[in-house]
Amino acid sequence: MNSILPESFSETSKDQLRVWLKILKITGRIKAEIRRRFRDEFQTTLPRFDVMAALYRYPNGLKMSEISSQLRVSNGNATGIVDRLSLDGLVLRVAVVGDRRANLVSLTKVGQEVFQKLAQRHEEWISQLLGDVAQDDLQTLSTVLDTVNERIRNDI
Amino acid sequence: MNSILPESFSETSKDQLRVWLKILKITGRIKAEIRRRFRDEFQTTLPRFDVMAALYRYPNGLKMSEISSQLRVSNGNATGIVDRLSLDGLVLRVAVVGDRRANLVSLTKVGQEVFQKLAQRHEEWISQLLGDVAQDDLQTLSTVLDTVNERIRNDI
DNA sequence: CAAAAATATTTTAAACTTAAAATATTTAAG
DNA sequence: CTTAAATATTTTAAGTTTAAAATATTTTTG
Repeated sequence: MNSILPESFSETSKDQLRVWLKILKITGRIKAEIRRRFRDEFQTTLPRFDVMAALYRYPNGLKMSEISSQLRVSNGNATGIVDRLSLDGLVLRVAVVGDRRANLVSLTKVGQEVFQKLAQRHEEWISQLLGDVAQDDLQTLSTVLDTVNERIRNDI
Repeated sequence: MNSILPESFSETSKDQLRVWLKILKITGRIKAEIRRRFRDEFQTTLPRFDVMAALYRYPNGLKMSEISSQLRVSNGNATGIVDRLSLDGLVLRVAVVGDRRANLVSLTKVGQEVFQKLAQRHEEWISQLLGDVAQDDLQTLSTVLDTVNERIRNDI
C-alpha cells in the first residue's frame, strides 16, 4: 500500500534512506537463513563458503592477498579462514617458487568435491528465497544495482 | 510453485544467484564505506549506531530482549554493544520495577545529542552513495524488495 | 653492494557475531 | 504452597572482522 505522505522532492534523502534500510533488512534476513542452513546441513559457515568459491574459480590457486582482495576482506581475516579450512583438509598452501613470501592456496580434491555439493544447495536456496521475484523485476534490480555500483566506484 | 521444466529452472536459478551475488557485493561495499566514515569521523561503529537508532525511536527505553529482536541479533551480542555504549555514557540501564530480571535501556541526554549528529551525517552519506539512482528505479527497487520480503516471511 | 622502499603474509588487539549454557526471576500448574 | 515452565539476561566458546603492527622477503635506488 502507498502511504499518504505528501509527494515532496525535498524528501528524497529520506526515501533513499528508507530503501537502504529495507535492503539491509532483507539481505540480512536472507544471509541469516543461508548461514543457518549451511550450519545445519553442512556444519560450515558463509565465510568458509565464500573462500572456497573463490578458490574453486581458480584451480591453479590464489595467493593470500588475492583471496582478501577478491572477497574484500582483510589479510588477517583470510589467514584465519584459510587456517581452519586447511585444518579440515579442504585447502592446501603451496610455496611459490621464486618468492618465499607468498603461498598459493588451492582446494584439495576433497575440497573441490565438498564445494560442489555446497554450491548446488546454495543455488537452490537462493532460487527458493528469491522465487517469487519476476524475471523482469530481477532484470530491473540488476540494472539499478549496476547504477549504484558505478556511482560507488566513482565516489569512494 | 515453480512448475517449469528443469532446464528453464536451472537457467533462472543461475540468474537469481547472479543478482543475489551482485546485491551482496554492492551492499557490502556501501556498508564498508559507511563503517569507514563512522570510524574516521566519529570513532564509532555501525552496530553501535544501529543500537542507538533503535533506542532513539523509543525514548522510554527498550528491554535488552527488545533490542535484540528489533535488530535481529543475539542477546549476547546486544549485551556487549550496550555494555560499551554504557561505558561511554551514551546509554543507561534502568531496573524495571516489578521485574528484577529486566532492564530498560535508554539513551542518555548526551546519547541523544550524539545520535542526532550521527543520523544526520548517515542520511547524507546514503543519499550521496545512492545519488544517481532515479526516483522511479528507487520505487521499483522498493517494490521488488517487498516481494522478496513477503516471500521470505512465508518461507522461512 | 647496502640502505630504503615495496610487497606478502601473519600476528595482535579490540569489537562483533552466533548458538548454547548458565543464572536469576517470574509465572503457571498441580 | 511447591514445583515446573517460561522469561530476561549474561556468560562462554568459537569464529569472523577490522586496522594496525610485526615479520620476512624482494625490489629499487643511490
